[in-house]
Amino acid sequence: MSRASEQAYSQIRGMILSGALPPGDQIREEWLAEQCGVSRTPVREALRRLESELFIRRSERQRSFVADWSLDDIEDAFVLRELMEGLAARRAAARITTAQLALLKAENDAIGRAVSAATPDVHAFLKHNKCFHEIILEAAASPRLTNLLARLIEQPVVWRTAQSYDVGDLQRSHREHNELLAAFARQDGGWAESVMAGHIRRAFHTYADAHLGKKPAAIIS
Amino acid sequence: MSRASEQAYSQIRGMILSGALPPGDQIREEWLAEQCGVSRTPVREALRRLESELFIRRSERQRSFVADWSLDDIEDAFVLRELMEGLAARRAAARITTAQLALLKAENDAIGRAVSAATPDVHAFLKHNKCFHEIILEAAASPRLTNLLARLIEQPVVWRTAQSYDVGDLQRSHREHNELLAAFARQDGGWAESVMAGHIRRAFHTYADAHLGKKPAAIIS
DNA sequence: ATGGAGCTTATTGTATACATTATGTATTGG
DNA sequence: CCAATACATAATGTATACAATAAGCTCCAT
Repeated sequence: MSRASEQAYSQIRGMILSGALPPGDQIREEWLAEQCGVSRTPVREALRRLESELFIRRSERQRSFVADWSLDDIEDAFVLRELMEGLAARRAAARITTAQLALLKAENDAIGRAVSAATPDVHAFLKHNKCFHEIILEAAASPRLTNLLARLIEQPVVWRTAQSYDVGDLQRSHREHNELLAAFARQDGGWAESVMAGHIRRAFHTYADAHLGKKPAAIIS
Repeated sequence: MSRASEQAYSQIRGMILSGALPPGDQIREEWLAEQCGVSRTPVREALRRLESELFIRRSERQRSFVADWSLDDIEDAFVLRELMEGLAARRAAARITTAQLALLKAENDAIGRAVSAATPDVHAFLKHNKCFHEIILEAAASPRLTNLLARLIEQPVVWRTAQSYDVGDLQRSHREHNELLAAFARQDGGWAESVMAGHIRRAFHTYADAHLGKKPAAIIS
C-alpha cells in the first residue's frame, strides 16, 4: 500500500487497538480522513481492508462500525488460528531448510534472553515472537495459508493477548518454541502440529483467564 | 457492494473465469473501467477485492496481473479447503437445527434429481451444491470460518473443477452428501468431518485427472 | 397522540482532474 | 559499443466535486 493509504490504515487500526475507537462505535469516512490528514479515497481503501480483517463491520445500510467481539467470537478466532498454524507447522517440518532452522533458533534465543531478565522485555518478546511465527509460515511455503492467517493474527483480540502474559507465560512460550525446534529438526510434522496447536490453545486460555475472570480448576497434586 | 463496484467486480471476475483475460496478463485500471462502463474508482475497489481472493496478483511496483496457478498452488487451495470445510462440517454437526437439516435434505434431493436424468443438469447441480455447502457453513456458525472459506471457494480453479465432472462424479457427489446428512442427523462431528474431507480431496483428484492428464493407478480387484 | 409523507440533513458512492511514481527510450559520456 | 542518466510516456495514487441514498425530522391527517 502506498503512502496515504498506509497512513490511514495503520492510524485507524491503532485507534481501534488502543481503544480510542471503542467497539460498536459508528465511524464516518470524512471524520477519519480529517484525523489521518488524508482524503476520503485512501480512507475508504483502508476501511475495506480493515473490514476484511474483521476490525470493522458494516451494517446492511453501508455504515461502518468498530467490531465488537463476544467470547464465542474470540474462541472462534483462536480455534481457526490453532488449526491453521498447526497446518503451517506440519508443512514447515517437511520443508524447512537448515538456514531457516538456524534463523528460527536465533529468534527463540532472543526470546529466551528477553524473558529471562529480571524484568522481562515484553516488547522484544513480541518482536521476536512475531518473527518466529513468520519464519515458520515462510517455511510452510503456502501463499494461501499465509494470506488467510494474516487476517487472523492481526486481529485486536489476538494482539491484546500478549499484554496479559505474565513472566511464567512468557517463559513457557519460550519452552514451547524449543519443542517446535526439536520437531522441526527431526522433520516430524505430526509432532510440530501438535505442539503448535497446544501452543495456540494455551494462548486462548491465558487470554480468557486474564480478560474474563475465568480461573482454571484447582490442580490436585 | 454497490452498483458500479459490483458491476466491475463481477465483470472482471467473469473475464478471468471465462479465459477472456488469460493468466499472466497485465491489466490496466483505465482499460477495465472502459470495459465495465464505470470510472476507475469502483474498478480499483473491485481489483482490491479480487486481489484478496487471489484472482489477481500485484507486482512489487503496483502493477496488476491475472494470477496463474501452478499444480502446487492448486493442491494448496484444495488442502486448505479440505481442512476448513472439514472443520465447518464438524462444527455444523454439533449445532445444526432440524430446520436446517430439512433444508439440506431438500437441496440434496434437488441435486439427486439433477444428476439422475438422462442428461444431467450441471447448472442445477452447481446451484444446489452451492446452497448445500452454504447451509453447512451457516450451521457451523463461525463468521470467521465463513469469511475465510469465501476466499477459497470463489477461486478460478475451484470453479472450473465442476466443469470436469462426468455423470459418475456427479452421482458420487450426491451420495457423499447423503453420508453427510446421516452424520449430521446423528450429530456425529468426527464422521461429518471425515466425509467432508474425503469429499473435497476427491474433488481435487477429479480436477487433477481431468486437467493434468494424470490417471489413477489401476485397481486390482 | 400516532403514524406516515415529504422534506432536510448527513453519509456514502462515483466520476474526474491532478499528483506521483514507475517504465521505457534515447542520448551522451566513457 | 556499453552503461548510465535524463527525459518522455504511461500507469497508479490522491483529492475533490458532485450524485445517490439513507437517516432524521417536521408537520399534517386521522
